[in-house]
Amino acid sequence: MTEESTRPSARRTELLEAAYAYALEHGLTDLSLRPVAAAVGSSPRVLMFLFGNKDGLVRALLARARADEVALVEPLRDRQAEAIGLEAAVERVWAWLADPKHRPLLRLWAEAYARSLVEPDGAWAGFAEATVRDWLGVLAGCQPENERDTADGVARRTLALAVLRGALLDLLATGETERVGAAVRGVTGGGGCAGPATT
Amino acid sequence: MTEESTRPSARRTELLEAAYAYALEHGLTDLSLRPVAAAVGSSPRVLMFLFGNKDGLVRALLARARADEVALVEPLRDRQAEAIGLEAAVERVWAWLADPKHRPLLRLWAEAYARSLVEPDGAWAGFAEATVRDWLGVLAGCQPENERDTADGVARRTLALAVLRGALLDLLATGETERVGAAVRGVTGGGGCAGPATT
DNA sequence: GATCTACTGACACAGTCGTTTCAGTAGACG
DNA sequence: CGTCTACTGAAACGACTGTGTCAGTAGATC
Repeated sequence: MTEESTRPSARRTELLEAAYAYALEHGLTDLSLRPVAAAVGSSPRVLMFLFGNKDGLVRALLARARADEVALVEPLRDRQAEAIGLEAAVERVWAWLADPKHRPLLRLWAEAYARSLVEPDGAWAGFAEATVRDWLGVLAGCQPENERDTADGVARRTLALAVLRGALLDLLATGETERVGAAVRGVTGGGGCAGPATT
Repeated sequence: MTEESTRPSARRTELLEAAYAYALEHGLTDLSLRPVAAAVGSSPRVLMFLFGNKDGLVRALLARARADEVALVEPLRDRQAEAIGLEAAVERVWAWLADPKHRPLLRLWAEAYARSLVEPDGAWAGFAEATVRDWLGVLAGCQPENERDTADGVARRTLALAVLRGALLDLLATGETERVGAAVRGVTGGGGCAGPATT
């Protein structure tokens, strides 16, 4: 049997987990097989065998990162999600995004997002657009049903997503949790009418 | 004289301009001297001579990209900027961001931003944080003076920046100008109270 | 003409990249 | 025992990387 496609196996997931930890620290952009192989206690030969390709490894790492995202999304999807409302959903998601524990993952996310914008082929293909669709879907599930399909409803959740991501970009660059958090809180109902208003 | 630091010269800016056009198309991440030299009709030797370094070239390209940004910022800074107000400023900036002509530049911006988050040393150092400060400063200049220094004022312009950047990320990934534009318009006063509200 | 500056071409260096080839080893199963 | 599967080590391939070395050339200035 040729070693073409990736295969699920105990050893594979074990090495993937170790490589994921490495990627969270060093990023995905200039990832190369020899260093990661050394870091996970293996060899380039084995990575090629288990993942078929360097692209295969990167794809697996992206999928692994996505699994961490799903762990966040799940509690919003389940239960009576529509009872939550967009505001509460934004607040919950922001609490997760602002947690310093999740910063490496979010840096990785930003890296993958930007990369997939610049180089729309290869392992990164469609990553950015896929996450937009994902999150818009989740946020839609938090809206009341009568709003969900209106043009206004679409605009509202698009805006909610934009606020979360823009705030995330700010936080990742400056680390100023309070200032950015106050901005997000301001849009979720911190005090009356939201948005940047004129006086 | 040693060829250590970069030098201003006619030939240098000429090649920089050509390299900038190349970078807008191909991105900065996997930029390498030989391809860009071939694209601009030169040689790696000359690029080394004029920019001292590959890092020097990248730094020059980032600075060049920033010059394009300044061209946007300038009209907001000049004149009676404080008379504009945050809402109007957001609308103006968004019109610029949404212009398909500027998309290559904005992709480049996203790339540089993410990269500087992952690899805070080298040519990319501080790029992300610097742009946050820049823009917050510009937006502060658009706020009325009595609001500018209040905690609420800081939160408002932080939010405005977040909306713009989050919307930009969405737009770059999906290209859906209408949906994203409607979201931004919703926060600037498109219709009553902004922000994602519950019903 | 001599000299100096700005720029350039050709080429080599050492290193890293992804990938391949060949040759294994350990364990399960017949 | 033999055989099959899963995994691994060592070494090499050609391509590409940033950078350095040496030798130029065109034009201005004295």
